[in-house]
Amino acid sequence: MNARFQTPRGTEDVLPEDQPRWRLIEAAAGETARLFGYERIDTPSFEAAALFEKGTGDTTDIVEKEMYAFEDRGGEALSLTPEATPAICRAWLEHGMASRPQPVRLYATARMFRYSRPQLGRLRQFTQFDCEAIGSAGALADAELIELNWRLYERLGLRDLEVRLGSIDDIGPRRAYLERLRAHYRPLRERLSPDSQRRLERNPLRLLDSNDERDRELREGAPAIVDQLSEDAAAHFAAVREALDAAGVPHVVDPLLVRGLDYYNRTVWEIAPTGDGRAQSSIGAGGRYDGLMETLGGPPTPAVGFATGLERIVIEMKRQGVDAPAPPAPDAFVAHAGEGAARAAVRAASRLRACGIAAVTGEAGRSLRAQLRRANASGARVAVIIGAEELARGTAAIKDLRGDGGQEEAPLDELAARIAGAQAPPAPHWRHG
RNA sequence: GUGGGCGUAGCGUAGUGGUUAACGCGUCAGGUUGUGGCCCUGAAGAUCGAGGGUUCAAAUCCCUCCGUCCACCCCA
Repeated sequence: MNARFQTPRGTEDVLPEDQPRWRLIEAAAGETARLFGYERIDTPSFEAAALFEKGTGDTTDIVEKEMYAFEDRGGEALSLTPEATPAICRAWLEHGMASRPQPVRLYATARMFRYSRPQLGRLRQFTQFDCEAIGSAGALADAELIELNWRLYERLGLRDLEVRLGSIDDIGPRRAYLERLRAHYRPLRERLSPDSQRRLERNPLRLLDSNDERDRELREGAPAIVDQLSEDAAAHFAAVREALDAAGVPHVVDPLLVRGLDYYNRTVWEIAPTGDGRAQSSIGAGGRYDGLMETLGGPPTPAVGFATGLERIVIEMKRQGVDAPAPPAPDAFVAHAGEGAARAAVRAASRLRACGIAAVTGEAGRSLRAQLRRANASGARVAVIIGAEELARGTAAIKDLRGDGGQEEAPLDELAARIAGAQAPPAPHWRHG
């Protein structure tokens, strides 16, 4: 078994038994997006590496140590997409979407790639549903995205989730705040955890949500950013909360909420199961990023968006016992035995399918009994049996697998009509032009 | 990137130094000269994650690697 291939570390196969959940989530995501007026966009699986170095921020962990960056054979510096937002902004710029009605509302469902140590709900290749409203500075846009994110989970039947909301102000005021924060901690530096000593200069916001006992004690008296917002950011934050109340989306303000990406300003949020202590339990998160478009060389353009991980949604659905409907079983199972019967079976199955009846054929060479066992296990409504006798008469036996197993004989060219019985006539799937 | 737990047929498990590694589910076949479900019988399927070491003897003890899970870090 050692020589066998396996999925690369941090990747997974989505097997047929998990597909119904995935399809349900994708459909729910698309439908929720539609209800809010978001249009789908697909961007490539790789982009110029510099897009993320600039956009995501070259001091973030994502860029510093998690990017699948490589040079292609022509020497282009590329990277597999670690997150969707910069890619969608790039598309907005590249296709002149500034001249579309603003804001431009876009969504995408795509694979993302980050080289990190795998854990439950954290893979190296994972799938995100991502929504962005580009070109709107208003608080209503923030609330709209949060509501969209929330309604998706609601639609999927997820319960016991919580919207945690915060604001990290605009760049200028935040700098001033960070200085005040550093001023609080500098005298205590020696007593901080080693991680936090590093964070002090680099990313002081992180000091506040550290889980280390030592850091928690020293947090006493540290200023919280949501309490010291600039006038504009405070008004914006209040307006977001008001709009959420109007929409009926419950939320709690989390003064310690911090997002890791450089480009966020003002509103940030995450949605996670209530009381789940797992580190990577948040299933969706987003924020406003008014400075990103400029960073990427575009005109100043306010924007807000979020991403949610499909793998994490699947985990949460399983945890909560939320199932998805299985795809319907085939309608008919065509069993056959004897010389020439295989040919008739292929033809019969083919005709049934042309009438919209899902038909599966039995394995040639297997006993009728084996084939009927298969038929039963497949969940098919009826078995069509073609043996030497039927073949000679140009007929087939139709056996009811749901009831007591009664059967009737029908001419081969009447099979579809007999089997269709009460079921609705098939819709045409295609049409010649 | 740091620290720790775990890794036995497709899946779930038993076996913790000593004969051909066991059981359940699943798969395949038979019990009906052409008829499913339940039941019965049988078969296939595992170099016990990989490599190395200790030992007369290793699934079992040790080391390395791989994978996975957990806690950090970070994040969807």
